[in-house]
Amino acid sequence: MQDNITKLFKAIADPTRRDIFHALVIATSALSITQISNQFEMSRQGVTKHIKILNDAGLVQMEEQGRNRYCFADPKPLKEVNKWMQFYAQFWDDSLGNLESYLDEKKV
Amino acid sequence: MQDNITKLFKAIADPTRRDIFHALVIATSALSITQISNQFEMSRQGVTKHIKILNDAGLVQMEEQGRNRYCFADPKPLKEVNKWMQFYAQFWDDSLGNLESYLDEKKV
DNA sequence: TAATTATGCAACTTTTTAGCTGCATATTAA
DNA sequence: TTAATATGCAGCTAAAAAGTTGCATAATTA
Repeated sequence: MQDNITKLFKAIADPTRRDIFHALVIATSALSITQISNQFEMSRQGVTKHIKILNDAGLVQMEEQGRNRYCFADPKPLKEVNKWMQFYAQFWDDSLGNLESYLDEKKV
Repeated sequence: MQDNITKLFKAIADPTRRDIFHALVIATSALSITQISNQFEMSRQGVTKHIKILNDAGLVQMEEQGRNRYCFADPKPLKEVNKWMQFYAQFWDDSLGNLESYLDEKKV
């Protein structure tokens, strides 16, 4: 199986899933599968699959109520992504220059 | 074609590509394709494909020198990913509680 | 010049992903 | 109780992704 961080990255790598996630984050209430599907020009089952992937990544949680399954966003796992990025953030501003200078030094 | 942010997310969604990117970031000099390939149990062409995807996403830059093609990491595009995440960061700590309360309010 | 090295390009296979339709089932409303 | 609604599950297709091998070519080194 894939590790959690890879699941997370893959979950947000798909534009439709980012849209679904966004819709849930800004929603003023939890939304049922059908309510979410209505916002997308895609079959309910297609949307359901995306939600399942988001759920596996921990970005969407669900609660069943009768025949409805309400979904809501949980952005917490994105902290992991943020952590991953923070390491590289230290290279954002000067890295290219540094690395290019490595190149120059290197020219064997 | 895919938009830039999707290219970026997809580029870092693959564990091998994250490893290649990481190797380039921490390298003390730019590395040739062969040098990079030697660090992975994968064919050179496989690695080349990954590098091409990283390059399309802007995360890896290259400079040709004779028969060698030196690669170096450019973490700058990750700023875009960071920007995407900052929007959701505001929901990190209390979001789940809030959304669950929405759920409670909602129960029709 | 001849051999070696670094690379790109093309073609191919396998696996994964994104999406669909159809059907069954449980819950709710008329 | 009958009809409508919300959903899950299974199976299918098509496209994208990950990886391979083989061959050609340009640059170095012996």
